[in-house]
Amino acid sequence: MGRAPCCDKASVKKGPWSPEEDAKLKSYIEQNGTGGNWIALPQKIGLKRCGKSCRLRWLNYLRPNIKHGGFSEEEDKIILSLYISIGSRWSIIAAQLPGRTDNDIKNYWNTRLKKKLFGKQSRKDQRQQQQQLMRQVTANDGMKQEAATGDANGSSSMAVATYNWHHQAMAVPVQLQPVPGTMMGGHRIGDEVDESIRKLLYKLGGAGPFTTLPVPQCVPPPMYEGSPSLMPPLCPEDATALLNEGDVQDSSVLPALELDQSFHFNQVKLDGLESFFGMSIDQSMRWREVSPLVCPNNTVASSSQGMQQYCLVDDPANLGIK
DNA sequence: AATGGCTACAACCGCAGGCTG
DNA sequence: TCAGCCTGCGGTTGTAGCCAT
Repeated sequence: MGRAPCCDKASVKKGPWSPEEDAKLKSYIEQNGTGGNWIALPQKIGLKRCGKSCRLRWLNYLRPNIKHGGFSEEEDKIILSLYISIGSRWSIIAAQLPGRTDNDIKNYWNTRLKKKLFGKQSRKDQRQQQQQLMRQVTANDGMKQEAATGDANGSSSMAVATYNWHHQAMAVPVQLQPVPGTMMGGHRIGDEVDESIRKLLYKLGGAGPFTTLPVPQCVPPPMYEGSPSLMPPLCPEDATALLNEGDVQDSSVLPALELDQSFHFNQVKLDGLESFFGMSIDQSMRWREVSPLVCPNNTVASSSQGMQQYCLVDDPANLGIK
C-alpha cells in the first residue's frame, strides 16, 4: 500500500504563484494563522493549490521580514562556516541568518558560494570584481601605474589583487547567534525555545554536533608511479560496515570525514579546497591535518580511541551548542 | 537583431520522522 | 503497537531573464 498523496494532483494548480493567490494566502494567514493544518488551508480560502505548496510559498516568500538576494560577506562567512561544520543542514544555517530562508540559502550556496569555494566564479561575479578592481586601481594612481606596466614576471598588480575570497573568509572570526532552544551555560536561551531545533541539533551527533564520531582507520590506496590512485581507501571491514550504516552514510552528517576522503580521492574537490584556503595542500595530507586551517579554534581533535570530533569553525559556545 | 548558453531563483518532489487515533 | 496523516527538510527541476557571440 503506497503513501496517500498529500493532495489531488489533477485538481491543483502548479507553477508560479499569481499576485492574487499571494494576496489571498497572505491575508488569510495574517488574520487567522495557518490553523495548524496546511493541507486543509487551501480549501478554506479557495485556492487550487497543494497545502505543501502554500506552506512553501508562505515560508519562503510571503512571510514578513523575509530578505531576498543581496547576501553580505558576513552572511557568506556564516554560511560557509556552518556548511563546513554541519554540512547541508539548511534549516539550521537559516536559523543563524534572520530573514533568510533555508531555500534561499540552499539556492545561494548551489549557485554562488559553491562556485566561489571551488574556484569557479560566475561571469557576473567576475565582472563585478573587475569593475571593483578598476575602481580601486583608478582611485590609486600608483597602483594604476603598476597595473599598466606589470612586474618582472609579467604579472600586474591586477593579478596580484585577484579576489581572494577564502582569505577574507578566514580572516574575520564569525560571531554566530545562539540557536534558540539550545542549552548554554546550563540554562536555556530565552523562553521562546524552539524545541524542534534543539532536537535536531541533538540528532546531529547524539549529544550535539560537537560529539565524537568513529572514524574508520582507512589506509590510502597505493600510489602508482607517483600518481594519486582512483581506488577507494582500504578500510577495515567494521569501518566499511559503519560507513554503510544509514546514520553515517549521509555525507552531510560527516562533513569532516567526507572531506578527509575527498582529500585523497577527489582531485576536483582537492583543487577547490586548495584554491579556497589559498595554500598548497599536499596530496598526502589528511583532513585531520588540514582541518585546523579550517577550524582555527582547534575544534578538531583526535583521540586515542580513533574518534574524531566534528570540525566546527567557530567555538561551539558561540553557536549555542554544548 | 537573433539565438544559444548560462545563471539565479522559485517551486516541486520524495523521504523521514513525529503525532495521533 | 501500528497505520495513516501531516510537517519539515533537502535535493532536484523548470524557467525567466541576462549575456556573449
